Amino acid sequence: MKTISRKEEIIATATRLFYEKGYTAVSMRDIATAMDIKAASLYNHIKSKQEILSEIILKVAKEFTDGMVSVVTENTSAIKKVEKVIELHIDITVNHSEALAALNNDWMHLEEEDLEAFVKMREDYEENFRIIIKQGMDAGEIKSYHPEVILFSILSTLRTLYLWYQKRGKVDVNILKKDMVSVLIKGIV
Amino acid sequence: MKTISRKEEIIATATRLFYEKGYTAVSMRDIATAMDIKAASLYNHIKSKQEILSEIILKVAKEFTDGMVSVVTENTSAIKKVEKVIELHIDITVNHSEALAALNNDWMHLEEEDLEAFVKMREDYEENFRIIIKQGMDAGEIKSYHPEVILFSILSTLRTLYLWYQKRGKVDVNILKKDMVSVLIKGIV
DNA sequence: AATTCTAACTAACAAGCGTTAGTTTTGTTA
DNA sequence: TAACAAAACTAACGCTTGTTAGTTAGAATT
Repeated sequence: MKTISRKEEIIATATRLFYEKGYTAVSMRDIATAMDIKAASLYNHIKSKQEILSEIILKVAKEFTDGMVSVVTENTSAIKKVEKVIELHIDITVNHSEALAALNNDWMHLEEEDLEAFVKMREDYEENFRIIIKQGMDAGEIKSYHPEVILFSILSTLRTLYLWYQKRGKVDVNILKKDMVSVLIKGIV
Repeated sequence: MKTISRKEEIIATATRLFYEKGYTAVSMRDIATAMDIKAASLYNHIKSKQEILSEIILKVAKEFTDGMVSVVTENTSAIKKVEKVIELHIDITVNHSEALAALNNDWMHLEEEDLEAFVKMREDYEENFRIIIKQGMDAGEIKSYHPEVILFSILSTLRTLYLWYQKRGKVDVNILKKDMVSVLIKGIV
């Protein structure tokens, strides 16, 4: 039986508060108050505020990295790979929507090795996506626009999905995947 | 001859720092140091830190609102209007890329009337975009996916354009407009 | 030459920050 | 019931925060 530890409760609470106000605007006292304890008590379970941020961000970042690696090494068409990447983002968004706020907006407040690790993961991720798009252009599956425009059009939409997935009535995941794939790949006309 | 006032210099400096680290992570002493003066001297020119944030955000928000109103009242096809909206975003991004960081990430730190005004402008903007898309669906110009998926796919890309316009070698604005319109409207296949 | 304006300065404030040390309460196991 | 571990507590630390008050130096205007 997997019970959730006190540390995980702290991280969950912090994730929600960071989502609402951002890392620097949330104090340790804010997190403690939300849990009905005193700030000092948090330190029985975590090492520092920085550790909370790094656990939130790096855990999700690893999911992206692992997912992307498994997609990029598949032996399928580029378009199929793009579809898989879209589905990967939707799955992670559905499961960790609040953590994505910290990942998108507060990664620059990571320190030293954590910051370096994150930046590297992000660059590798983008590079893998770029490779997929170029593969698709070489194969004639994808139109030859400026690859960066395609890359960031799709990636921007996927990265900010967390902002409206929550409030728009949590539409069914499979319908969402189908529509997103259509809109992002086939356009709207 | 239009010289820039000391107040405008403060806002320009703050805009750059907010872009790099976010509103709450930048102190008045940070802003002052970047201008080679003391923090207290800033208050000869501005009322509060909050005033700086609100000037940065609301000025750009008004540009979006005005631009959208002028597009939505045009007597053209829905697709043409979507094109105009894309071009509007690109123009504003090119001219105010750093201010868009505050608008996107720090609007929740606005207070009272400023916060209310911003939220209202943002909702109205989205609603106008929604109307354009529905008009396009009714006229058979735009495919009948879930309108929200189309709305936020396009809007997400446009809203985060500021993040990569800067580092990707400032590609020519007209080429950027042409490619973005193609990718966002006609898709990538 | 006297006045006003602009824009900087020093010094300080009350409040909040992340964090540590040491102690007490609570619940479980021997 | 005694011992132990988990998790809370109080109190305080040094530092940073946004901001105010009062003053001064130099430039522009009268």
